[in-house]
Amino acid sequence: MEGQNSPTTSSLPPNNMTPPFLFTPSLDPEIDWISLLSTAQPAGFPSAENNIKPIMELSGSTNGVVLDHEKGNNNNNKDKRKSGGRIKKATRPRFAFQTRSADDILDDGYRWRKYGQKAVKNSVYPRSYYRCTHHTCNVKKQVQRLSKDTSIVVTTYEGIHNHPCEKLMETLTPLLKQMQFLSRF
DNA sequence: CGCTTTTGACCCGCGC
DNA sequence: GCGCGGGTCAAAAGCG
Repeated sequence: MEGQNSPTTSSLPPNNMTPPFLFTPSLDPEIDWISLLSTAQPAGFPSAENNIKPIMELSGSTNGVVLDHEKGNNNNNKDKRKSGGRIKKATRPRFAFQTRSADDILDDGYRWRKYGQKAVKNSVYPRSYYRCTHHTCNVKKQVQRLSKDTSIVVTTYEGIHNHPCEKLMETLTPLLKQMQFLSRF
């Protein structure tokens, strides 16, 4: 699937992505664009909608700590596979939340490439592993459907996007321009 | 034709 | 040390 399958279910509203720290239980038609467009923000944002709710903050870290020792960095290992450069105790920000959707993948505006799928214990559904396709961005996420409640999908984001969301920018640019224009009066 | 998904193998941490 | 469970790699297949 290239990118994102838009949720075909009519019950699913468009994801208005709000960083977890801005999460408000009530609906907020006013989106914090500044936070949204900032390049340093958590990878995943729970929507303020009912059917997307954060379940836990798995771990946090002082941002700015770039931890990319997994790709081409330590190739000097005698390891034959790159997985030797596994992240040890890297404290990357992780955030998990549940979505009630028929689709496993929700369109969060970023492009993801699937790189693995594993059957997990205590669940009849496999867990899928995705990675952000942006070159300099190694944000990952895993998606798993609950075997208990098959209508719920647990999405775990790991890392911070170091680039703006193209899709978002595409959508927002004309809006922002118009806002700028209007604010002059 | 380039990018994504699939899928089995590989790797590693952890508990016993 | 061994086995299990989970995370990742990478070749091949799939798709627009």
